[in-house]
Amino acid sequence: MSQPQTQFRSRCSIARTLDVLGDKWTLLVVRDLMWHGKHTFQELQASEEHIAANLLSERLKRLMALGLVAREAYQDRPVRYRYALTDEGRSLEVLLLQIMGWGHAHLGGGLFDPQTGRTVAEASLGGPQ
Amino acid sequence: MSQPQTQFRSRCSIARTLDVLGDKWTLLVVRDLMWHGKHTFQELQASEEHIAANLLSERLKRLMALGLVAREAYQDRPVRYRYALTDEGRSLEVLLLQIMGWGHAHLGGGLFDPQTGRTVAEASLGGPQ
DNA sequence: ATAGTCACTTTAATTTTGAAAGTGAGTCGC
DNA sequence: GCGACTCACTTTCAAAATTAAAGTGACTAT
Repeated sequence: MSQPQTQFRSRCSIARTLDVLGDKWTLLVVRDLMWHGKHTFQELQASEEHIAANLLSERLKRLMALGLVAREAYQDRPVRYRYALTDEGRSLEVLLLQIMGWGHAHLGGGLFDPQTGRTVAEASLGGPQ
Repeated sequence: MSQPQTQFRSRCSIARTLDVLGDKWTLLVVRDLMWHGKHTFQELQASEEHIAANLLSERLKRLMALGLVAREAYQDRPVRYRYALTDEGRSLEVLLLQIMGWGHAHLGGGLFDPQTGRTVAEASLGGPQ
């Protein structure tokens, strides 16, 4: 039981990161925990993109298994949890900023400023030029 | 036919980037085009991670539709193509470097130096600590 | 008691993926 | 000319992931 449980496709760091974060939802959950003050299951589920409950549940489990997210009960009877990034989870911020920058420059998405908590540039309506 | 053909889930730049690049294979194709001198269908298919031919075909189409990759025939009868990143495609290098850095630090993957074309740090065998 | 909240889990249809085999246009060896 | 081979895909089909919706269990509020 003390063996590493995660098997990777290859030794490549990019492939390993994609094994773990390479889907359409995981980083959006991280984004909401990181910048948008969403910490309960309900808040995370209510984001703009509307992740399905089963996927959110599964993604939170994965992120917890990876040590990127931790939860604590904020209430007993019934138990309710608050999810938060760990220090390791917070290390994803640079990655998120880079992805946001690229999406802004190339796909016309909005630009959020974590310092002020405000959207600095509006998204364009269409897709890429 | 001049309408933007890509529909995004939301205005968020991160969500848009994930709409387009958020899967387990696309960025590996970009990696191979960017750094590993793989430019034919066959070379791309033969990478360490063994992408299936149908997925490679579909991913190349998507990357071309996005203007990140272009191909040119390097031979007629039969026509054979060489795929290469466009300038816009090359703009993904910083992203790739960031992802590699994170995967190295947190998942024990290898570190590749694009300047020298060499692996600077070996991957560890197991998963994350 | 009845309705509502929250954090999920279950179910079932649809979509995506993955592995393998197949296709078409040609080249090579003999 | 014939069979074997290469390359760049496409097709097929089973398995896995996603989606939307409904259901569950433990409570709280009226």
